[in-house]
Amino acid sequence: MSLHQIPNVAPQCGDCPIRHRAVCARCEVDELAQLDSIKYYRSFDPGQTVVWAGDRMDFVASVVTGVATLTQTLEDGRTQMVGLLLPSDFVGRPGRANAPYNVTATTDLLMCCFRKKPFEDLMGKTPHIAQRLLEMTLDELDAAREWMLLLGRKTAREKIASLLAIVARRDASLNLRATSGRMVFDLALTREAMADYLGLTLETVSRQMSALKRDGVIELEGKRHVIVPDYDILLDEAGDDSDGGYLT
Amino acid sequence: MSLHQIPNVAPQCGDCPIRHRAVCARCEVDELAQLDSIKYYRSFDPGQTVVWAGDRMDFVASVVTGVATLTQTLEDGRTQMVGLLLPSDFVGRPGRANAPYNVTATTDLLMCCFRKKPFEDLMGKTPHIAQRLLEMTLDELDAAREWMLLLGRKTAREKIASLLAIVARRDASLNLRATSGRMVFDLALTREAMADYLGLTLETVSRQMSALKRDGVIELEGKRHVIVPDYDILLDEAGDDSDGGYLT
DNA sequence: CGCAATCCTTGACGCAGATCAAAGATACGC
DNA sequence: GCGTATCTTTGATCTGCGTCAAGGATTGCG
Repeated sequence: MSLHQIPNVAPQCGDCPIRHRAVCARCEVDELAQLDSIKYYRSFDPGQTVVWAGDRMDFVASVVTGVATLTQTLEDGRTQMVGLLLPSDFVGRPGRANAPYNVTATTDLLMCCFRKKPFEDLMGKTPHIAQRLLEMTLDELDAAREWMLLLGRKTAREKIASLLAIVARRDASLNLRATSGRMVFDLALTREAMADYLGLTLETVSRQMSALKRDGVIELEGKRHVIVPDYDILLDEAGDDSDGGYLT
Repeated sequence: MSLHQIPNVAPQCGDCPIRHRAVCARCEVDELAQLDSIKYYRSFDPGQTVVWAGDRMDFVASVVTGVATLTQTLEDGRTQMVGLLLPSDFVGRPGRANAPYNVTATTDLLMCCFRKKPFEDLMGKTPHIAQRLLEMTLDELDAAREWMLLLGRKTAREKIASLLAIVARRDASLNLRATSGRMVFDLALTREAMADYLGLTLETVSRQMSALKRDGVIELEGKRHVIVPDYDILLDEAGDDSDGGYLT
């Protein structure tokens, strides 16, 4: 099963430059109009926090452009990223008042927000939006559980390869390019953010990136621009039989 | 926020000896009758598999008695447990045909199953059941993400303490006992199963159990019967500021 | 341009937990 | 009661990754 596919069949959501995976997948035009009336845009700078864990969150949103992260921390500062939000990803929990995690922009970030109350009302009136939400939540649950396998059982090298494969795949998907052969993308994460996602230290991330480069699995231009000569080889390094089609 | 609370306000579901967290929380009597008409019971022996990952799964179910696990594996056999199913827990995915994980009984297990198609139909007609499902899925997502923090950032000792705290808490909740002070429960998991849940080896689990015993955090009678003299001390060992109220 | 702030890389070393190995408990069938 | 199978404990050793430390690259700002 391939998760987190971006549906290409949806009409665009009003004037949004992307298709919201969340709400548009099966929207009819009149519903889009209703969504239009409750939406607004917010932009954030790199490093800026969208919401803090525990804070009231009175909107749900889709990422339009940029990258954001969901993180949790222990009291002593150890932190674990539990989700990565790329364009078209949804964030927010209808029916819940407070944010459970920190949401932070790692690049310039534009979000399309919907006021929560009216959004919930719309959900109540249009069952397939509610159903779409359930589907999305199940996707995220699958993604989280795949990530548990990665965190619990994969080696550092496999973890890095898995992350690169996922980002490469998502990037290709967004730009309607093939997910095979040579792939090129920008990795909008610092080594530290990668480490927090993978349950490693930034030094280990750096070393394994160097190792993958030395072994010809990837090439690097600068720190963040990644070239994957052969996606299948990368998948193989990820130690995963699935095609790595999970995320959030 | 405390997750996976068992609602004590629900009417019982037909003749089930437990209250199904999934479907009963807000059920009205006539809906219970409808549920009654599509339900049936299945029992499993320890070690028996309920469904294999990838197999068609034409029911959803609640655990009535016993314990089951959800596991994922890599090709080379490394396995990671991604969920633990205790009495009242729900398993199954409305709207999805196949099981994403292996579901295996670890004790004698009794499940109350609902045929999926009629269950989905009922969901479609009773919005609050759909909403309940979304809530449950969000709970599971929270649990999975808490577990990501554990897998990525906690030490072996903290992992063990976290697991014990969770099981103790759930056990107390099921038996309507307090979650504080002295607590006693049976741990229906082998050392290996614990290891698979925590991303450790069974030897490390055994050693850390011995260490917690030596340090007076727990007492053991036999291998599986656990006595926690002081729950707060255990929580402290778990390195967690929350009260550990997550699971699945 | 020079300086400071970030971010990244690399090396040396140590340790938590994995691996390998052996033996002790416990339960069950005959 | 004895033999066998399963589960658990404990010890010895190894190793992948963390920790500590130093220095390089890049960017932005005076």
